[in-house]
Amino acid sequence: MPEVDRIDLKIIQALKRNARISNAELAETVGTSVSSCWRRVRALEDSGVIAGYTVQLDDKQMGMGFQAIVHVQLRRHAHDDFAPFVKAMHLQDEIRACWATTGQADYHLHVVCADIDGFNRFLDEFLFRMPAVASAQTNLILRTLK
Amino acid sequence: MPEVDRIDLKIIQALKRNARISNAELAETVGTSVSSCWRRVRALEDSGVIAGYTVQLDDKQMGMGFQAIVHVQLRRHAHDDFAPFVKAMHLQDEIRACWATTGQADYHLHVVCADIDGFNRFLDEFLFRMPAVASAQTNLILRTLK
DNA sequence: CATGAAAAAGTTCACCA
DNA sequence: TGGTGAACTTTTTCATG
Repeated sequence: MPEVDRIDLKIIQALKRNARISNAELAETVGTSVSSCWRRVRALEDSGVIAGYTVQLDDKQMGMGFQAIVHVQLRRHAHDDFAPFVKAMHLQDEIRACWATTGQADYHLHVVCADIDGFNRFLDEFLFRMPAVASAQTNLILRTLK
Repeated sequence: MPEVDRIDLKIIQALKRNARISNAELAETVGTSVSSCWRRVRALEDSGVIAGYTVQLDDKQMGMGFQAIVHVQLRRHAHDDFAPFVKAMHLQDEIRACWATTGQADYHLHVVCADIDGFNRFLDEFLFRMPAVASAQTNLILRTLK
């Protein structure tokens, strides 16, 4: 289990806000020397606590103004159709997150599309064409608080 | 509306995979000159398509092995309690995402805790103590596909 | 007016006290 | 652990198509 202390947590907080901050500025922010800070970041990367760095995109700026939570039920005994379902989840760009869950739905998807027409195409031409999918319910996202 | 062409999309794809790639390598990957690539990244940042850069953390490595989707209903006419609710969503570290949605639930939360005890504390000591919250249902996350 | 090359400023990362 | 500096990267400037 990798040890993560108070300073490591401060480093993580700062990198969450801006992953492209320079090491000198990061050291200043968390109150440690440049060398020590650099070694800590390295250690967090090596231990796997930091899995990587990514870009935050503004979906609206990219013309992706429609979001929804889709609750999906799979067909029982659809074992042969399951692997293609998993693969498709990964390939489909509109699907931002896919979780297997307890409860009424087997899967919760976070879906991002250009508009309601795009979402309609996503359902008709992709989701309901998957042999593994039995049914799905949609909750539109009105506002993203976080 | 900012123009985003094929090369911009390639840049975005590459930065999604690794936001800390050097500009020279990025230019090589997308097949353009270093200067041109740098100006494109700048333009994507300035236009707001790129909102920022962040770190991807491995929750399990950090001892956060429990995840759930929580469906929250607010009390009607709880107008005075709403602003504190929004603020609390932002402050609470366990809450990774919070969406206002249509349907039975008013809000969908993605929650990450250490274990089921931590989640129990999250519900008892935080969520059910919010005056704005009327009720909540939980779906445990069994597996994250994406 | 956009592009690329190249100089100037700043950053990373291995090494040593 | 903290400081130093060579290698590398970013960002500005300038000449060219």
